[in-house]
Amino acid sequence: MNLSIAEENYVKAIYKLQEGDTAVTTNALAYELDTKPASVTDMAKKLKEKQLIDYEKYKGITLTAEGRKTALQIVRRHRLWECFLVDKLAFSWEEVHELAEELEHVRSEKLTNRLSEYLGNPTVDPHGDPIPDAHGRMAKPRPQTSLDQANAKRLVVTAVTDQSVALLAFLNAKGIRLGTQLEIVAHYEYDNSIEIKMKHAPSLTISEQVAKNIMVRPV
Amino acid sequence: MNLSIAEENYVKAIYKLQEGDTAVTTNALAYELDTKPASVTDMAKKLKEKQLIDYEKYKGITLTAEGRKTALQIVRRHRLWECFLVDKLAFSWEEVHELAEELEHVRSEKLTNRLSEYLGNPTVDPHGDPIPDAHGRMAKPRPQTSLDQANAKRLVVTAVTDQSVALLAFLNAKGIRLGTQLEIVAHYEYDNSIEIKMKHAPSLTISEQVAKNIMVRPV
DNA sequence: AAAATTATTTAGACAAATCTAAATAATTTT
DNA sequence: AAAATTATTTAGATTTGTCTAAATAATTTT
Ligand SMILES: [Mn+2]
Ligand SMILES: [Mn+2]
Ligand SMILES: [Mn+2]
Ligand SMILES: [Mn+2]
Repeated sequence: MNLSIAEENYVKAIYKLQEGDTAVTTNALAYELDTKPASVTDMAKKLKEKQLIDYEKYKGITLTAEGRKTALQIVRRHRLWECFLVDKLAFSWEEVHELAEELEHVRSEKLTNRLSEYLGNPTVDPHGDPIPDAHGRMAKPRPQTSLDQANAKRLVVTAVTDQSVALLAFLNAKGIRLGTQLEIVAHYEYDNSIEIKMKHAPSLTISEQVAKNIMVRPV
Repeated sequence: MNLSIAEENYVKAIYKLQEGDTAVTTNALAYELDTKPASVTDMAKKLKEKQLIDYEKYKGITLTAEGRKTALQIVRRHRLWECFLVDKLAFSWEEVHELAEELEHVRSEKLTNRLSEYLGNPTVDPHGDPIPDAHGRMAKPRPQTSLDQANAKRLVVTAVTDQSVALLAFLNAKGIRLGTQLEIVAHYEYDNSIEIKMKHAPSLTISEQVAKNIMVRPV
């Protein structure tokens, strides 16, 4: 199956939006891909033809087993390139998504596997997302909660769910990265902001919106 | 100037075919890009519009200063990725061209420059071709001749001009690579074949066709 | 200098990926 | 259960990059 870059981007986006087995809607996919619903309908017909998705008019889209396999390969390449850029070329975590968005389309299993090996077969990318292995299997992520819901006091940052440049840059500015250890000092009921304390730094207060997008686990 | 992948491939091919200031013909370019002359004519109009080439009907194609600059950037990316694949991911020199053909289209100066730095700012690629620097300047290659025209006896291999998988695989099989030192043992006038001797190996005889595509310089 | 050949361009078509505007289906509100 | 709203699809265009077949220009042969 030889897919175009556009087709690969659709398959990946469907994978991302398809939580469990809920069908992905035309509008949601159009929004995710920054395109128009009419374009999504056109592409849905093509991807159905190629047996990568199940699709019936007005019923939404789900990946077939084949489509899921394809999506996992693309996600694997994307996340490995992100690791490469951060670990080897010293890019910052907010810079790599855009570049990986292009690098992920170089389809070569040999390249992908060599890259993985070169990086030490990493299991998570710079944003804490798991990397599928060559067979599409992902390590089950260790249990984690968003910082606003954490009840343990001493925590370690394991992932970031909103990966916008804006949030990542904010976290950089505050010295918060993957692996950062912190303690919850206080919850403020007024706006659900949270005061946290990291080693060797004064405590700081972050908004609920930020806290919701930081995943943590008890240390 | 935002170029498509197709446009980049054209610009690079024109650069490759344009020796000195001879205009590139429609047919030659079509052959190089494995497409049809009619398609080349269409694209020539577009690239002229974008001021990357000079082009008049029936008069052939030459790059403008802007076009040459663009071409050098693409060549730089291509050759740096080839170095990466060989030096870091242990690919063989005959495998990398095809992959670099895709990787070269990821346009990011920051990525390109970081990659170059990471590789130790190499000045030649795995085939002995010079790599333009960030300003498009290439180290003037040290004087070299093809093996069939060499007169010195003790030589070192500096580049390969035909970079087909077939020739590169042949050279692998015979243990000939960049930096290999060899002596010319004999020229056979019958078919212009050449007998060479490398250290720690019995001498071997190579055809004129092979010799023509190996560049050497006195050791 | 004609005639023949080769090179190049033009005309018209097609597939991929997208769009807008209009039509239709599904869902929600009243 | 109508009416109103929202979601989705269809119809018809557009752009990019390509093609084939026919026309024209340039070059070579006779
Ligand atoms: Mn992408
Ligand atoms: Mn990521
Ligand atoms: Mn290319
Ligand atoms: Mn090369």
